[in-house]
Amino acid sequence: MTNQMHAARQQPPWEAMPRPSTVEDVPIAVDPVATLSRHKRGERIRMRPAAGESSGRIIRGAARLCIAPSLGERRIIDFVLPGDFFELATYGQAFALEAACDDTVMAHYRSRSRERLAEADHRMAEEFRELSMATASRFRRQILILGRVGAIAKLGAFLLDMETRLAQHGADRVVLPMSRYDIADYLAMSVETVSRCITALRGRKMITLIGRREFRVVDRAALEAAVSCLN
Amino acid sequence: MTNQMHAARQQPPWEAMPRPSTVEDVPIAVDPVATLSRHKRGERIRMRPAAGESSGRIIRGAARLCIAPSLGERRIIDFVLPGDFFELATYGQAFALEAACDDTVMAHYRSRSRERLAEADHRMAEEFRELSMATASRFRRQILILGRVGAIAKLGAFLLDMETRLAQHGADRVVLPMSRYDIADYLAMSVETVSRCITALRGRKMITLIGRREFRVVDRAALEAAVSCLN
DNA sequence: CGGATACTTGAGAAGGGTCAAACGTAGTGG
DNA sequence: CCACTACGTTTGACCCTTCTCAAGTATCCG
Repeated sequence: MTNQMHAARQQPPWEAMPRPSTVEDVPIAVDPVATLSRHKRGERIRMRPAAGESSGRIIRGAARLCIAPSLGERRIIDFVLPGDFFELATYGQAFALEAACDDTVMAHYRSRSRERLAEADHRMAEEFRELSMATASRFRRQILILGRVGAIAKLGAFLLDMETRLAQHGADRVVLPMSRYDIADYLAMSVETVSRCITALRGRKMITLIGRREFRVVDRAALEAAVSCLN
Repeated sequence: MTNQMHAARQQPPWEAMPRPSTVEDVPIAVDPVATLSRHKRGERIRMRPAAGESSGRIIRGAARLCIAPSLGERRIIDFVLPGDFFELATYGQAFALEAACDDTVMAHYRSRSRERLAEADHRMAEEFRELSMATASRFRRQILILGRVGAIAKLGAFLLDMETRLAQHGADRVVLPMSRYDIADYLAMSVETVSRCITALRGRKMITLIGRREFRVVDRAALEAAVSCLN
């Protein structure tokens, strides 16, 4: 369904983009429906409602949705991962979308084009409905994660969620696109606790780490038990 | 906009319902568009997708959205308050809607009627869009509440949210429709901490209590400061 | 009046935050 | 190429917040 939006393209357009080059914040026109933009870590991803662009989708990398930093507090309320849909209207203007890692690519869609597509093709309209649903589902899951008591339960739930959302076909290894600080902000806990919990999960042989950002779930039953556990 | 759905009715239909009587779980037909159901505290509110009913709205009282109690854990992931829209499809089947207090009334809408309405009247379609938005907004606010660190910040944010959502025209007193236990489940903290925090907020003269369930914000600036505080 | 439920308050224990330091890695400039 | 720096990550020590257990009070309902 991701591919349907770029139908009739053998090579995805973002693959053609130069990887190790300077970053252009200005979207590049590649399609009558979507424009792409590349961002490096920490860079703000701006939508251009003036240009009719009101929604988008992450193609590569990851984006974090932050509240505007008031009083020094920084809060991440959502991670937008490859394939996830992002609708500007779902959020107020008090939020900012930022690239969570280098080489993040986002496709921007024009609302008028979308509406025209939806009107012309009922299947398209249905897909857009499903995308909105998927966004709601993401919210729900985050509430379930945040609602857990105990740092290990929260982090375990987060890792399981990431595994589900970042799953590549067949591969059981997951590369986290965000830093420990981002995870800490997202889960409303301190970086140190995040680090300690990862160490604890590794010590209990529930996960293994490859490098710093890559992990693998080795004892799913135990991990799910730790997540469900109230303590 | 609530009234528009029951247009051309002087007396709201739920006012005509007998207040202190036995509870009937089976919805009562009162309108070609909506049927009403009354529930007492703790009772499950069932939608009837088989009858084409897939969405509803709380008219009086309050409902809590719980996850199915697995392994003894009970979790409330949302409160649906008067005026709030509830769409069955937004949630999986692992969730249950329950009345949070006695005399809770819900209006059930048939999806087919809704679609017909939306097709016939563009303004209606727009309103339904806004309702979906409002649901998303609810999720966002809950994430912001849950993401706060510190029990007082969480509870303060919750009370401010309740004040906004339950505000009657002009009245500054707010009657909480749910128990401390429900609040505790919702905020992922213990009942005792909820109670202590309310006492603390009262001691700091930020709120006053009338009875057990009714409160009033007397020092909004201080309360908002306590909510924003990271500690 | 008695029982059940909801709420409050207290004391002790544990979990997580804060402060601090060390380590690894990447990027920079000489 | 190698310091040098900046940043992300990990670990330790200590203390504060919150949970748990427990008891007491209040309120509602039979």
